[in-house]
Amino acid sequence: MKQYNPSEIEGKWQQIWEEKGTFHASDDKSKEKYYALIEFPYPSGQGLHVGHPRPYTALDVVARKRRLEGYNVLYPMGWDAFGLPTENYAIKNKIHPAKVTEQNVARFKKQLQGLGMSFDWSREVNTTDPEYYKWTQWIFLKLFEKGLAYKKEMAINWCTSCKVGLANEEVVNGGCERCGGEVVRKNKNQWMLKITEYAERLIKDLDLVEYIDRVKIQQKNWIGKSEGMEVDFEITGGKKITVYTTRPDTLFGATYMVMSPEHPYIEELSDHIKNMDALLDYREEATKKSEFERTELVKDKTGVKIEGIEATNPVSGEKMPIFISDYVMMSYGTGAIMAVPGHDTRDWEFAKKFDLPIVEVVAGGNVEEAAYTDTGEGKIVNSDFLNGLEVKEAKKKISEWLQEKGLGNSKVNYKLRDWVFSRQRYWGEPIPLIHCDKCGWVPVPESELPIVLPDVESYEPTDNGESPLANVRDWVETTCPECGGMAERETDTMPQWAGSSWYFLRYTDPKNSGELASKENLDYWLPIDWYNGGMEHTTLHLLYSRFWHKFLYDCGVVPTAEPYQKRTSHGMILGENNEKMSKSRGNVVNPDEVVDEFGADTLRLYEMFIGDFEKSVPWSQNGVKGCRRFLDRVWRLQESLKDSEEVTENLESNIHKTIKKVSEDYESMKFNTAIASMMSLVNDFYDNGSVTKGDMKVLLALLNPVAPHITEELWETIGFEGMANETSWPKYDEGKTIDNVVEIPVQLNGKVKGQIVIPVDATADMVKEQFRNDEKLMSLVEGKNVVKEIYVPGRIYNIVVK
RNA sequence: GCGGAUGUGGUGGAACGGCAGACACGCUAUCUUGAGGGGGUAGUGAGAUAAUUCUCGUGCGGGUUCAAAUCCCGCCAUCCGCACCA
Repeated sequence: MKQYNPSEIEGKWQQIWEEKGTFHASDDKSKEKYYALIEFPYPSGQGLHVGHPRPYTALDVVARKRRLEGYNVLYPMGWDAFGLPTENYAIKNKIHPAKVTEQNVARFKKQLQGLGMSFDWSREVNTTDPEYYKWTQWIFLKLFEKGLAYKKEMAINWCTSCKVGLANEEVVNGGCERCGGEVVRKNKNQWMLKITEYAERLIKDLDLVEYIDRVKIQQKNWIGKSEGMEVDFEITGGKKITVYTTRPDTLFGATYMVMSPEHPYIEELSDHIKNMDALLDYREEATKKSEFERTELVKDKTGVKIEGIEATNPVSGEKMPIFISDYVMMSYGTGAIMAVPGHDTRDWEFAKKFDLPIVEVVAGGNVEEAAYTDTGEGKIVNSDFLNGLEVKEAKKKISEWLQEKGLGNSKVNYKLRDWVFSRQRYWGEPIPLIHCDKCGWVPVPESELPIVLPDVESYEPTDNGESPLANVRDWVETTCPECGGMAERETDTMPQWAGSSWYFLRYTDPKNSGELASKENLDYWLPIDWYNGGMEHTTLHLLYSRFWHKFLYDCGVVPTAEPYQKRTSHGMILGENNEKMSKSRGNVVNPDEVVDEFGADTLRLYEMFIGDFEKSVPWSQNGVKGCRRFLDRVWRLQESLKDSEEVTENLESNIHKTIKKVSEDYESMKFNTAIASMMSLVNDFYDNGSVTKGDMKVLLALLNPVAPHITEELWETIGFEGMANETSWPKYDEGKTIDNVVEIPVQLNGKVKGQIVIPVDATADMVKEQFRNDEKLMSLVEGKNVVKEIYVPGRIYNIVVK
């Protein structure tokens, strides 16, 4: 027998699969399809990281299992290659980002191929390919056409010394990551997408799909639907301030108002306001903070009272002071709130700091100690006609009252905000619009797509914050498609999210030049049956792509309302020191090294065995060794191989149990326990002293999805017909997985005192009988008063004594 | 701060209302003509005990139950996301 030498056999099988096109999805639509998808990677300069193969192997296991079950499987791969790091690298090293991308993609691809992933490489896509982003631009034009793209002034991070817009990530402790200079919020006209128009459907349609619970919950909370009221407050000067509240029942407890520092009323009321300077100073300070910082530093509330104006509580008629404070956001609700310090924690903290009155309007707490926010119990007090009502009833009554008087209206609000779609960057899809002084924003005619990124000298943004494209005058200057007059192209590019919002559609028909994908292919392949990705993509990528999909559904382009039927999520792989792997921490493990030393099958096996798939887990080199040891043991089973095609009798029950366990565990992502049960089976094989071909055939089929190379090799060596990837998934006989006789624990007051052996379907009487015949067990209850006996069939027998 | 999650031996984990620690790693002993990450066997939660056996043990504090790692309430700690990183 030869020694197990992965470097020899893995290359061999990878080549055979490649030559035979083993994993190409078929265009034969008569077969049942299965579409498995993992998030395509950003091809970074660092190459593959051991975190990448975790989800890839997991769905590779599913894809390979499905093929053995007879499905036509699509398991594709591509590159999400636009983005900031590539652009920054290009700027620094004066290399075209396309070149950088090409190199990185080549490296990633080589690494992935060495892992034996069953990707259909004939369908590879790349978001930076003009033939691909042609369709990204096309989708944008549809959005524009339907009125879902609009321009709006938005604040961006602006480095005052580099004079560039910065990503949030590039802002470190309020300073610029590159130069340490001051970062301010600067308003810029940006393209926005109206994702909020789909907010309701994005919540509701979660009922149509099988996402793991925490993904659904996180999406719902991110969209943040709340039902409340908009209420008008009269203020000095005859104007009205409209506030949004989810607690109209507490209206009598409103003792002051707070507006966002950016609220336009501050200008509009300047005639009445006596402390404009202080307000504007405060606004400027607030401008420097991001929204995150504004909500984060919540413990120490700041604000300024607006002198000269006051509001009137519409129900009590009381006069109320008005403040500005940065804990109120212009982007949520109406940018102004009624403050009810007795029943809102933030308002309470603010009121304590500014020594404002706190009125209790819901009984049940102590509003001097803390805000009482419980809405379950407690009756309304100090509220005139609402007194004595429950919160729920009071809400209803006050809202009817306000609507009757024309003082307020029911309103549904969402925390979700529209999507800022513009980037002042080079390495992204150009936004295919032309601005004409006469005709306004005009879409580029479809026939002119793609608008290809022009070559530029430098990839840095311009001094005034425009994208580098703004410097390419002969590209910018064009004619208006509508009136033929002089016009200019939009120089903003799209965010990286654009290309990743629809890539899964392209895989179904990646070379189509006339449509983003053919109708027949979309009809056949959609929806994606199983999509796995990181939890960190739950609120952005996953939501954005659902939004685009729904939009395309409305346009009649795609056949399903939802893109993904099932969504799961993997945990991160940490360094051996339990910290996140990063270059600076020096704890990065390169999969290439693992493959060189132990083989790709060992890496795959370890990635699946390492722990609970959904949890983050530290890497362990010793753990890798253990997995290699297991594969060595599987390899050496050849030594004790018997020629029989029959399954060994002693092993039969265990083999059926293992088939069942592995089949179920692969489906529910419990890869670690699936592997543990195969390890146990192999231990049994050794204990038995020999195995038959029949035993081996089952083991190899079960193990094939995780360790495809070694199983192909053994399949061939042993002389089974065809290839391991062509066999069919083993079936088990339920009857053979059930033991006739079981040993169950006997408990005394819940503590295990012994065991009895009974037939699996024994009755309670038979168990008692058995118990009485056991002297040792009987001695436990001697002289004691038996209060109760509990027998759970096949599980436990518990005696309660006093 | 808001939203989501996690906490079990020396380590990764298993069990998810019914024998806590499956399966691995590590370690200890031992065998194999053993020389530097080879293979086999036995042991391995902690404390007591000569063994039999007993007691304690799933972040902390309460509760429900015949029975709790698992369900409920309250803490603590850690991780992820927070809209221009991907």
